[in-house]
Amino acid sequence: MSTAILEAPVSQIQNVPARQTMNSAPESPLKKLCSNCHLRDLCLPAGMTGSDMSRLDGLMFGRRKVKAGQALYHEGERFQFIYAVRSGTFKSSLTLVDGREQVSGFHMAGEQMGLDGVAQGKHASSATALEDTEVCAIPYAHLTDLAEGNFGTHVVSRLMSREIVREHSLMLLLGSMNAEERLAAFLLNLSQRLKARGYSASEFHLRMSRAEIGSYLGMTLETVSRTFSAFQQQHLLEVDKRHIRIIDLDGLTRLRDARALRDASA
Amino acid sequence: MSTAILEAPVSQIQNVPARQTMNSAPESPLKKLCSNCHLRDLCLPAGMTGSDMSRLDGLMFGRRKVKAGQALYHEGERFQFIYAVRSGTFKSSLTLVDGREQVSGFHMAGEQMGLDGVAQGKHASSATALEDTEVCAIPYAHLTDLAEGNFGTHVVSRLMSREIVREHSLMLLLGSMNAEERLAAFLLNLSQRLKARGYSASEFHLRMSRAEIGSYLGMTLETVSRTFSAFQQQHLLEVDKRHIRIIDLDGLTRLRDARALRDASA
DNA sequence: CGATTCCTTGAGGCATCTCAAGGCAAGTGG
DNA sequence: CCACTTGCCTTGAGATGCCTCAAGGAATCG
Repeated sequence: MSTAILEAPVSQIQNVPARQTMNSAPESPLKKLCSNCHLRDLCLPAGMTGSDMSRLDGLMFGRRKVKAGQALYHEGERFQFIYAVRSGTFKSSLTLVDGREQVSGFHMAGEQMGLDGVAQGKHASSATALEDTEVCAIPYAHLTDLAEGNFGTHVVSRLMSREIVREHSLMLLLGSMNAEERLAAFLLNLSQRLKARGYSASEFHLRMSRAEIGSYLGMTLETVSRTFSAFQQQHLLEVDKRHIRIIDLDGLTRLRDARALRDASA
Repeated sequence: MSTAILEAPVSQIQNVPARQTMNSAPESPLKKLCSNCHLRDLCLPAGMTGSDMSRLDGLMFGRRKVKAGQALYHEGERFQFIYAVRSGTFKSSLTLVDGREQVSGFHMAGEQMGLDGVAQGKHASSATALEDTEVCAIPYAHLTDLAEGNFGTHVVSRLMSREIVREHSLMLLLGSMNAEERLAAFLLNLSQRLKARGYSASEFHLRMSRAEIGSYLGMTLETVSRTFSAFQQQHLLEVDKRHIRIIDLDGLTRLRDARALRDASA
């Protein structure tokens, strides 16, 4: 069974906030300012003015490390924090009635998780670290309490709206693309996000398994694997297990958009 | 060509707010209070306390009628309003590169549209009336300006989070259900929403075409049609064009959950 | 070293798509 | 008032893309 990791006791996973509050120094190493963060242009503070930025700094978010395979939060757990990824990669997933998991997203540095919990006050999905990670825990209540003027509103709302738009495009992918188009779209999306973070856009290491990619893209792990092989044969990629080198970015892009362009000319 | 309607000039569609401001009476028939609205338990004010409710009443949202086939807003248009459906049915859709449309949702009385516009300040999808409709136009800026305490934040955020959760379940449907399960899920969802609005849960009229259902559910219109026929043969439904009568609600529910239950026992 | 996990590849089957034809209802014009 | 068009739906037949089942290899771990 591969579920052992998912069943790690909640108490063990959630003991980190306590540790933070025990740090006596007012400016603990675990609480840092957004304005100093190397992710400030990608994360919450993106596009913020000076006054909003200092307000954000006033919140002093706590940090928390999550080891590979451990959960940051579980579906159904009480919603208190929004999390911003500092380092490493997470997956979000839902557990279906039958126990299978459906992956609903992958999250890397500067991206936020947990926004789906606002509606019900409980997390609607689980977040699991795919490698050793660090996050900022942002108390949702602080963010809303801080809604003098329209600071908090805008931060949260913009993040959420972005999430809605992201899910739109995933629906689009699931609803109207075939296996090759889906995997191409996935890889191009990864590539672009890595590039925005200063990593190579053409060569990277996948943090997730074929099964997780398949779940996310709505196909079986075998089809993911076969499609990787097909891309390799078409000289679009070099694939070695989870190491990916994009050889023909344009070709991959054309492939992703192939159906659209073909149909448009019809 | 069937696109004539979609190409109706924007200016024509958007002249209603002007009409509203020309009504001189402070309590114009086009501006009504949320607290009096027959949809108050389903719409924005759902679950609100007295003070929040009166704050909401202070906003006095304008109304606007949209005829069948006309757009309420278009993808890319400047985002100013959130809309709450008062009567009738809308579809939300994205236009793909090739001109095809991808339907991303259907909206009925008490439901909100337009939240995907917050992220970019532009609408990320279009909303088109499937029959003659009426909406409340809620200026987004008013909602956020009004964020003293945490009133506005909560309203908008809860709506958005709900939207995220809704899209989760659609992704799940698109990623892991077959044609019969998808259509069953769709019909059961409609049935439930109609019931919540005081209509019959077992007999209703579809406002959308087979093609629109297919686009929403990620299948072709032919498969939608065939699946309707199959349901009829299984004595789950009676189908006459767009008129649907659910004969066996439990059977339909079992069918929707079939895969999950089967796999769970495995 | 055996057990386990993850990945790849093959073969066959099936669900869904594609293409095509025809029916029905409503609207339109002669 | 009838012929014709148009939009929407249904159904069939054939093609195909993806899934399922199965086997085996490679890397990792205790």
